[in-house]
Amino acid sequence: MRAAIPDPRTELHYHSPFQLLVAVVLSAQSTDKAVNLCSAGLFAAAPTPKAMWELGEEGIRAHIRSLGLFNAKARHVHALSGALLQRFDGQVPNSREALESLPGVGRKTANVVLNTLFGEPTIAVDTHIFRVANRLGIAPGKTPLAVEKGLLEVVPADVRKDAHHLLILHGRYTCTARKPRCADCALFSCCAWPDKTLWQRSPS
DNA sequence: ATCCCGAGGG
DNA sequence: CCCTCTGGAT
Repeated sequence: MRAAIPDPRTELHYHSPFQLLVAVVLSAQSTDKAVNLCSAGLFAAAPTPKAMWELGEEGIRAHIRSLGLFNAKARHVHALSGALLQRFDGQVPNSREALESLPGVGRKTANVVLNTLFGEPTIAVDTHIFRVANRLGIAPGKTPLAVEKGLLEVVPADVRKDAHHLLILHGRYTCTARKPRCADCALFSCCAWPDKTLWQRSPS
């Protein structure tokens, strides 16, 4: 068993493009840690699209019960594996249109795959980036798509790949949803968030 | 607009 | 207890 591919652009564990795609689908409204916990067993049982399809929706569900939305995710991952076999020769497609045609894959997931797997300078706007971009004021928007367009204008293409994951890490560990650690924030002085001073002091 | 939906944190 | 976690389909 190989170790997980070290990748500064995601904290999800995977050993192939297919496994990354599945891991990202599983990560909806769930923490990476929770996904890695159950994906280990899932990928051991079904490392390829063919094996995943044969494992079946029920078999997949058994591995991911600890995740939220596990019912819909099991259905998506199973149908997704079938679609890869039937329409893409078992390979993960490298175009946005093809990716978004897959069950359980929307714009956000497609952006993550395009960036992480194929090196495209996309920015996937998830819950973290949506919050951080609005608070900082660098790309305010009422929808994820609006924020994405704003970020594409503001962030130069050559640093976008890194910016994507750095923004997520900032949102996860510093600019958290409920109790932001503004006192420890390196971006405090350039942050436009009106409420930023409310939590200047860390709880010790 | 609403549903799906478990685990961890505060 | 309530909120949040790298959303997508209906």
